[in-house]
Parts: sequence; C-alpha cells; structure tokens
Amino acid sequence: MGIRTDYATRPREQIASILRARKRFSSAGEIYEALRGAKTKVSLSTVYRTLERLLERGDVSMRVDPAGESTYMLCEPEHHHHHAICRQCGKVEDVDCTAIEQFADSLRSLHGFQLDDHTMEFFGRCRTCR
Amino acid sequence: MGIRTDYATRPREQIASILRARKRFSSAGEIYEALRGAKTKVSLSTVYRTLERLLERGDVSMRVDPAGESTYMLCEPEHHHHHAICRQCGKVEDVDCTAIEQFADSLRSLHGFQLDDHTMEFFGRCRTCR
DNA sequence: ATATTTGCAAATAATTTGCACGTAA
DNA sequence: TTACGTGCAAATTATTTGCAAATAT
Repeated sequence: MGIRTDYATRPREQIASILRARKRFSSAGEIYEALRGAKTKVSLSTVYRTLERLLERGDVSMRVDPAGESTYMLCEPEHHHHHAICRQCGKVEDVDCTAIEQFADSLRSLHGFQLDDHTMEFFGRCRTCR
Repeated sequence: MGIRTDYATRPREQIASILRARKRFSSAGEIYEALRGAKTKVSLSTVYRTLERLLERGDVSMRVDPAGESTYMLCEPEHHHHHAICRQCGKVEDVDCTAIEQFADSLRSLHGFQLDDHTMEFFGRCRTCR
C-alpha cells in the first residue's frame, strides 16, 4: 500500500482557485494576499507548501523573477513551450515555438556543446496593452 | 562637475581579479569565499556593492539561478548574445545567435504581442565534460 | 482511527542598510 | 582635505522548518 498524499482540503482548493483566476505568474506572497479576503484563513507556509507540491506534480510552472522571487502559474507542461510575458499587465501567453526548438537542436554541435535543455522568455506588450 | 565614482581600490581590484579568473557565473558568497585566501580582507557587503556597481556599468552580466540566487560573470554585453552553460563544470560559452534573434523578431506579430526583449539560456555539457 | 495537513512562531539564508572609520585623489 | 569606499553589525525579505492542534478519509 503506497502513501496517500492528496487530501482535498479547503486551503488547497482556495489556492488552486486563486491560481485559476490569475493568468500570470504569482509569488507565494501575492497568493497569500489574494487569499486575505477569502472565507478560509490560509497561512503563508501552507501557500508555500502547496505551491511546492503543485510544482512537483507538474500542475504549475515556476519562474524565478529578476528579483529572485519564485513565481508560479497554473500550466500543464505537457508539451515543451515558452512564455510571452506582458510587461504592463503581466499576462502570459504560451508560445509554441517548434521552429525555434528545431533551431536550438541544430546548435547541438555548436562549440562542441552537447545541448540538452534550454529556456526562453519573451517580453513586451500584449494585444490589449499595446 | 559630475560625481566621481570610480576609485580604484584594493577590494575592487581583488573582486575584479576573482571575476577574471573564474569563467562562470558566481554568487556574492562564492566570490567572498574565493577572497578568503587573499591578502586584503574584503567584506561581503563590499562584494555585493561592487557587483551591483559593475552591473550598472555593464561590466558584468547577471543571472538569477534557479534557486533565486544572483550570480555574476565578467562579460561585455556589447552585442546581445546568449549563454551555453555546462551543467557539470559551470563553464559558460557565448552563443552568438543572430539567426535565433531573427526568428524572435519574426514572432513580433505573434498573438498581437509586441515583442521588445527576450532571454535564452542553453544547458548541457561542454566539450571537455562530455 | 490515523495519517496527512495546517497554523504559528522560530530558524535560515540572501541581500541591504546605517554609520563611524579608512582611503584615494 | 574631502568626497567616496569599506567594514561591521543590525535590519529586511523570502523561504523553510518543528511541532502541537485540526482535518480528511
């Protein structure tokens, strides 16, 4: 019998709900603040622990912002893709960039460097913020 | 008369020297440790302040590692380029990727997204670590 | 019933800051 | 001299952890 680690608790539902509502990367602190108005009280530690758990499960993607803060967003990483992040409103759009990846693949022989992973982020203004 | 902010001090020389010797991204703490053996004592605050100053001057490039720590490397960002980071030894090779950027440019109309900047990092093993 | 989750407060760890003293020009 | 830089110790900030109480199954 394996270990069961998936209780559906109120705090977890609340946190998931916030994540669903926000379509951008949010820090633990921001989620905690967004929860302030909610009926159930959720502690900051629980927010951290839940985010870590969601990350392990692959339900959120994590991004360390330039200030070094970890931020999270609901997002099934089923297929490798990248993000276009609006500088103004923070909205994130998935960028499917097969062609870019093909290009990245072609860099495999570059510098004698055996390429096995890469990251990319795009910044600018989304349609509504332009 | 403007403000002069460029004294050539012993601590700054020591820090620059360490940066020159290491060809990889190093944290303030790592530089501080590397300085332990040096003749001159340099405080951790000075390491932080010097790195911040070098960053403002454009003499180093900064990277927030996945754990959220800021790391620095000597590197003139004269022309926009990216990095191939060896997972094993940490060595960094500059990747000139004009073609990738052309591709990125072509994404400008993507999603109605006005692209104005992007980041990319490549990971793998360098020639000697393969 | 009982294994898991939570809240709280205390512990870490990276980074920043105030201030008196030291130093380059 | 004197404006700028440095060290130290204390303050901040994000994140983690121990543990007793609460909760889901």
